[in-house]
Amino acid sequence: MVLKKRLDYGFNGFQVPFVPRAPRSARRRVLSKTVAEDGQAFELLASLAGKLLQESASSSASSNASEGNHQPAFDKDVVEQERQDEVKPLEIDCIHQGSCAESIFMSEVASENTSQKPLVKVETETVLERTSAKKNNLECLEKVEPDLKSKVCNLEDTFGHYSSRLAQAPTPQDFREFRQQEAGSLGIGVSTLARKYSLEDPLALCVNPPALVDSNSNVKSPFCRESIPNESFSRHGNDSKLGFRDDDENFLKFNKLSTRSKAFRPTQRIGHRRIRKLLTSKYWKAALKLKDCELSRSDTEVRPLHRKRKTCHGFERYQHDPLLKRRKFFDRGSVITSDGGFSSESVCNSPEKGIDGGNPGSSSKLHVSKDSHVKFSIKSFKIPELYIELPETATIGSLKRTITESVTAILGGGVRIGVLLQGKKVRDDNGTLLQTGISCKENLDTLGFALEPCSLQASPICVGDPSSQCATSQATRSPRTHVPHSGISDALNDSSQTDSIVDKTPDSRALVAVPPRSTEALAVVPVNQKARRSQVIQRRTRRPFSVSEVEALVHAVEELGTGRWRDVKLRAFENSDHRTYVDLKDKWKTLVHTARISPQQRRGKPVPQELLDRVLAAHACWSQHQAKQQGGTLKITEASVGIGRHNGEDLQPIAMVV
DNA sequence: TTTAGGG
DNA sequence: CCCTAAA
Repeated sequence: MVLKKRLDYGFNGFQVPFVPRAPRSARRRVLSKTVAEDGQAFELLASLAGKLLQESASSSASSNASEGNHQPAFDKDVVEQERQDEVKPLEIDCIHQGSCAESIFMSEVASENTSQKPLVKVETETVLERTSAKKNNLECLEKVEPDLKSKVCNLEDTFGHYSSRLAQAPTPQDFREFRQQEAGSLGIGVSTLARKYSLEDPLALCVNPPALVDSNSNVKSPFCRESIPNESFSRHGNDSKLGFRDDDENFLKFNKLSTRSKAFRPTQRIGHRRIRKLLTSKYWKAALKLKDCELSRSDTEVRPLHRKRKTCHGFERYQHDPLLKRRKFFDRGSVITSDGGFSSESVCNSPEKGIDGGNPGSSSKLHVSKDSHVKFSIKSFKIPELYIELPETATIGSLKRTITESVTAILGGGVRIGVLLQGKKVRDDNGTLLQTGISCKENLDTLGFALEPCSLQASPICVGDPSSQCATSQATRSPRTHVPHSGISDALNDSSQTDSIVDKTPDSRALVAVPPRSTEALAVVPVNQKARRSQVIQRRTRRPFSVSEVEALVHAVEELGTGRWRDVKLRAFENSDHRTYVDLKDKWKTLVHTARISPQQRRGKPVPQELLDRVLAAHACWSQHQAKQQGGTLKITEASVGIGRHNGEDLQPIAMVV
């Protein structure tokens, strides 16, 4: 194909080939993605998680009022310390929200001075709940540190300017010049102009820009404190700015293997992270208490899945869908629970004593009713241990984030339910309860359930009956259902959820809890998993373009035109893995639209009028350009001859129509 | 895979 | 942002 392209561009000058497109045929409107069948235990878990989110969200609302007053288990000093000297503005996790932090403690943090990377063992007791506190970091920040946020914004702007200066972004006058040249029909290509504004040494941006090293500022770039592979840095500075938002992203960026679109698929990311997480998971222990009345409650609105454009749709989905699924789940009558409480308190305070001691599984009760139905009361699930390795210099925030990612990675990868009877795993999925001995009250206290990672990497057992195995894959069946709010899904999307499971470093301990699958399972599982894996695709988190990003985009389009999004991507967003060329194209589309409507009609964070003007100018210019091309005769300016792909990527061929 | 457009 | 026809 390279050859073909070369022909396209090389022959007959460097004209951009115009390819008339056939009219888009009417597309089949296929109902996309059948909603997964219900049933399976994971739905139960998912619904519980959703419940946790709800509870936690509401409780956080109240706790927000007294900012900084509730930091139950976390050492306040530590937290304060972090806030003071380690501030990563948008990552200040809402420590005031929820009680998630309560159960997270570090046991071995400062144990070895010599160890550069102390092993942090994390009790994951309520780690599920942790997900809730990550909600909308921005909003959270706003509440907690309003000043800080404004500082960040200022920094962004400052930095944006700085970077644009570095990049010698054309001013509106410059682009007018560009247009005049074209309008003048003098045959002067824009190549020279393009060359003039071609980006300078990208490394320049890695040097601490003034704003970042301002000693008076609380905000420091976490990246400039360390040696950073310079070449990875963006040329446009927009990424630098993004670095403020999400250092995970940058960690990825600096270590990424691929810059291509493939990397955009979260599930395909096997990241090489700076933070190595060791997940030596046994079981997940999530204290859960189920309740009939809760599960069948109808006072909560249940909405069908539909896309909500605004207002943190992710969270909303997450809020509602578990209920939906929960209902489906129980409508099927797969599981009957006995009475029990289900609330955030019951979850948090569930003592769990004695469970860790002997019974490896969850605590559960078992009732046998007269009609030979076995009722389960699942108080808790055992959650596998998480081993997380972080450098000493890692922040508490990053620790939390890491834990969150680990947990969500496992959740995202799928969770199975393990059944343990008398401490032994029950592997025969085909056996009946009666046969297994779960129907006798004698086994009351020895029955346990465990959450087990069920990702592909975790080599799940999944023995036997396909319908009952891998309940976990429910997570993958209705992907959007279980995507939490933006914060968490950020972690999901951006920080290679899989690498916490698959850590290929030698000293890592992979998930070892789950024994290798039986041969019997081998024949069955792959098919099912493959089928289900296709539905694991999640909607990406919405990530509004920053001003500097828009600037970069406009700049690139001014140079490259509106039909070469891949080049735009490569040039201006190469280091922004989360921006695909489709994204850029889409953004341009909306920019054009935004520029055309009146300012009053515009929503979202305002784009500087100057940029919008440039958008319109460039769009008009290139549209005209295309139209002329379409017209037929095309002349290539002398300026563009010889500058083409043959000479590399830096300067793209720009053909001028006269 | 990339482009182009509709949703 | 997603989806997808077409190239």
